[in-house]
Amino acid sequence: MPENIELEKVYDSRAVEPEISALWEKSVAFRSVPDGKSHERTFTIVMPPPNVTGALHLGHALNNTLQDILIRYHRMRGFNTLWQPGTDHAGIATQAVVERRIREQEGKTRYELAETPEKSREELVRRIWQWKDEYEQRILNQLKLMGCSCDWERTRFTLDEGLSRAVRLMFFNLFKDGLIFRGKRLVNWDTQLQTAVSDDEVYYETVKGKFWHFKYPVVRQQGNRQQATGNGLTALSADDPEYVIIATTRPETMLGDTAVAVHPDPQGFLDREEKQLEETWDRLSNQSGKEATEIQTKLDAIAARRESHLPTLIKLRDMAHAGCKLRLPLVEREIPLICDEWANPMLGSGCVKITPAHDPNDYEVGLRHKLPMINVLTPDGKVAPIIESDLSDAPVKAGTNENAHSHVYAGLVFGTEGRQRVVDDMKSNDLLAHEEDRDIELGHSDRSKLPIEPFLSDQWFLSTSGPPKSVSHSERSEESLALAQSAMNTVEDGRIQVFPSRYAKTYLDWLAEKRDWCISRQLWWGHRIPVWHPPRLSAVSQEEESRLLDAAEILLKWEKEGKAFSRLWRGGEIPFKIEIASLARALESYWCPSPEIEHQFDELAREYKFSQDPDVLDTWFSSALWPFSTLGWPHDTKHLKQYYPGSVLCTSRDIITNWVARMVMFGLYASREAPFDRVDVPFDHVYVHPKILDGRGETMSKSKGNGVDPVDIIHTHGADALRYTMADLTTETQDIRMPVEYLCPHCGKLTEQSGAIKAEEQSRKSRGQKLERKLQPADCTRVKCTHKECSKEFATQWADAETKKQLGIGRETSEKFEIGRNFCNKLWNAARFAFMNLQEATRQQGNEATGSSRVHLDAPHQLAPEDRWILAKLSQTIREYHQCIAGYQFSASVKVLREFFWDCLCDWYIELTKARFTNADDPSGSAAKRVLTFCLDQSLRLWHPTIPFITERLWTQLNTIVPKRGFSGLVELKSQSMLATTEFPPVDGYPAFDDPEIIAVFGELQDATRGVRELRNTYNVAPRDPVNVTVIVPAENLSGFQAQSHILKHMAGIGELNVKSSGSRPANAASMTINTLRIYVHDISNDATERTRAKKSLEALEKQIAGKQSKLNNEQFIAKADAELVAAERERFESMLVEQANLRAHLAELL
RNA sequence: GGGCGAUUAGCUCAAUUGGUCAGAGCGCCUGCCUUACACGCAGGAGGUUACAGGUUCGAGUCCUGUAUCGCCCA
Repeated sequence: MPENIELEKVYDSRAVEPEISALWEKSVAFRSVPDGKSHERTFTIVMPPPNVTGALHLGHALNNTLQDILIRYHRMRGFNTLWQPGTDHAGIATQAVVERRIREQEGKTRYELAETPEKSREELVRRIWQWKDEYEQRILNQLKLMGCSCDWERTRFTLDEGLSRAVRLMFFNLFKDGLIFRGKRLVNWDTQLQTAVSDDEVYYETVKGKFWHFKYPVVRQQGNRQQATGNGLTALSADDPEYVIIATTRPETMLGDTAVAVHPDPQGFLDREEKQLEETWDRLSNQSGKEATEIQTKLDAIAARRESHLPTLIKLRDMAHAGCKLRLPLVEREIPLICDEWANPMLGSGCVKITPAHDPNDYEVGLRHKLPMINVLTPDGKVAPIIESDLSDAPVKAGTNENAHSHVYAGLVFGTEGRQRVVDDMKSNDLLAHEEDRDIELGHSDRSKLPIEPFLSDQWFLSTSGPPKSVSHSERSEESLALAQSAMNTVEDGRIQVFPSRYAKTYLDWLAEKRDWCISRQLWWGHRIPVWHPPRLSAVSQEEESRLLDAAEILLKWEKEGKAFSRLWRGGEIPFKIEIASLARALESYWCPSPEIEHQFDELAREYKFSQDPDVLDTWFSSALWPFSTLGWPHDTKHLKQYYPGSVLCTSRDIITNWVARMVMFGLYASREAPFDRVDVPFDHVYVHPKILDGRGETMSKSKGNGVDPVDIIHTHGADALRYTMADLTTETQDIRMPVEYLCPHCGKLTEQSGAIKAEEQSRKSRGQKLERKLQPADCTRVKCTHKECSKEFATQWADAETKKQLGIGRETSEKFEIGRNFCNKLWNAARFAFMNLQEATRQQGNEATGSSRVHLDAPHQLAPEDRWILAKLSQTIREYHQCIAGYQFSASVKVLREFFWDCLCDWYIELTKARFTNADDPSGSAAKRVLTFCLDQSLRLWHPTIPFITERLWTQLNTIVPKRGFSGLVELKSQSMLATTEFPPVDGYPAFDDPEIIAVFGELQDATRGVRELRNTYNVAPRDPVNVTVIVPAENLSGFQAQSHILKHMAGIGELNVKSSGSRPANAASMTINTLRIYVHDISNDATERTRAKKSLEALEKQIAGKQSKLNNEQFIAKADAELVAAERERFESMLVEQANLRAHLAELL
């Protein structure tokens, strides 16, 4: 950079950022180099890997800005640092977007991509890799544009070979230890994607539906009755009801009904409900309010029920006890009437149909009563031919044990055709009692937007509470296998600290449930579950069977050597591991090979036609390994040694459970073995930052499509402005609401995004389109500029390439980033001012002279008061900043630095030094330059972690103009050519500069200055016109004030300044009393105005005095409050009295 | 239903363990293109800290209840 070129007048981020990025890249300053430094001097952050579903939004910008601040701060403090970057494959989310695109563009499902299912799978995966390559690139580029100082050479992806190997090994170890088992669970099934989706991928929406009331005939067979009496139960009588009526919103599921339930104590239930309502009534203060009406309505309903339903329900309850059976219509299956508390006597008929395989509540009932679970849904959302299975039987599969009656329905679309057909048939059989309209809360898949079907299927689970007793497991201790408990301990005993601390509760509460973790996903994109099973013996020829026995022998040998482990095929609900007693049993099992014999096993599997489990692992499985798999685990690498455990994990609160807890469980589990040398947590701190919300208060997310691209902000405001604003908004308790606007590419004006969405909703309605859900930004692909004179359309980021080209892109932005941009400009210009003056000095005195420390300083007292003041402020600021960062208080950290730089350095110090610079005779000018240079140097260092680009750029310039800085003899500064690796200001600040006295004195001068300014403004004195001022100071302060009065004179635009210990009001002077000072600004006011003003001030002051006096007269206060506080209050009171006397004297002059 | 949090200036948010007159940014009003910066400077207006009780010498802060909103879990 040419050294004498003046900086541009306005900071241009677009010119500076690429240049600085190149500088960093060239220097490889962010590369991690293990040097054996202790854990205390090593600082590691593993980036929560953004997923490759889409580009980053502002939530990621926040997350990564904060991480970068921390990593840069520690790097400058001399820590050995590693910021480990990478991306995550995000199984379901990524597969869903790619599948959706294929469907939209080619009209194909994932099964139709090639001739065979296996080839289709390969093809889909190939296409997702393409998607991944594109987005990974884009994401990494976004991070780089934001200035993230990651070790880019170590970038990882969760499906990388090394990380996949880590997954295989982890799975094997857990399998070996008996923690992984197979079980049956009711899952949320997405019939389009044909996979289970997690609870948090389901959203609920109210839809219009119906309540159908069906009649199920009671079976009246003689045999049945006798059997019942034979068991000692009451015989059924002739007046028993002929039908039991049940109500359902989902008639098609009745094909899978295996019972009807009635409450075991309907009378007791109603009594309890009534009592509770009456108690609430009694507690109610206003017994005529809205709430009271509601209670009354409920009480009435209970009374009505007693009459209309109770007798029948009691009778049905007795019938249930007697073993009564019902005939399930259409399928003609006998099902029991059972007693269960799930049946609510207040709802419907009081009886409820039980479909264990299709409803979570019914499932629980099914488990309690050991009911058969009949699956009537095919994975692709059709009615299945019915088979009956129960929990003791392994995979639920359609196709065997078919019921002839179900054939009519098989193949119909479940919720629509199937439903219609069932209702029609019930009607024609005269079994439909009646139907009513009803609003239903229906779960929808966030991925496909279709209704979720509860679906009973086989899944792999990880036990977090340790292996069950029935399992013989490895030599590991019980404690080490209780994953959840060990993870809880780390937070409870402080090995992991959570910031803010309240989030520790979220973590602990979730882990305390010790739920089994379902780790299988019916997807094609991800780590395929490393489990195989041999062909079923029943399905192979005799010849093949004898061949398979050879395979079995090899398997058993491997097991003996600890290279492969098995679980029995029909594992069922309870996990267990058996001693292999025979070759046949080896062939009836699932096998998990150690990665060590991966290739041999593959060969064996191929040769003997073993099938690999088709499912993939939950993405969080590989994410949970991220803190050490990225460091090379299971290999014993230098990186793993030095950088594990990480220092802090920065994340937002919604994944404390999904991710943080699992990382801790896996970290502890894995570190019990080599290559680790001790059991360790994956990170010392967990810092939970706020979430970025859109204009409607909803979390920004990739799948919602309400994300704002940080690159848009970088484009309009600059990366530093983005970062500054992010840090500034990061407080401890509040989420960040970020309404955005589109920047019109035609006229450059802004159009509100929420307005654009409303307009689009209106337009769709007027076109007669029905809105199922409220629109998201992603639904607006083209937007019309709201400024009348423009009114042109432009494309949003969601539009296709053609539209974008045609209309131009409206980037998203928010005025909030102006905070950051404005600051950057201020910093830039303050530096520009400094450089101009320092450069002038260089020119006059020659490079050599300025290049060294000319001012030798033994003590700060040799400096002017303002010099001492700004240095004292600087020292204080440095300490405060360190404290903020240590407590993850980012907003406060920005505030502290901003106050120093803008309010102290710019508004006061630089303004003051102008006088010293312009006066060539002033010998203090060179000291001022040195102080200013020092402050600028320190400010750039302090600001660098937050706004790295601009500070790095200015640093280069500073180095050119004043290569050597500091005060020889007092404070020596070490600096590097690159700011990013330059020493950070010390944790304790600069004690040599600390000076509480000067801070107090300067504060008084500031008050006086503000007083004069206020008077000038009140009386409309033009800023350029000098005023003459008299200041009356107490005699004891006179000389001190006089020595510093140049500050007041210069800062308040004073022509003539008289400082006296006594004197009366000059003619027509406006006046003001500040503490012990009285200020007169000559010739701008008159007596009447002054009288009014003075009276008003006196009144206000006396009010305060009265308050203070009563406080000090209060004996309790004197006795109980801190002595220091009382003294301070007294002092304050005294000074108020002085001020009062002052003001009174002044008023007397005016009378 | 359980848990966590929020409610402070027109808006977005601060206020360290209870302790001066509750602060900042944006916006607003007045005046300034003062040779670093109008992305700026000087000054100003604006708050019964959601509501009702309580503890305390003293409450935005602690406790109880009410209202509204948000998030997490079931």
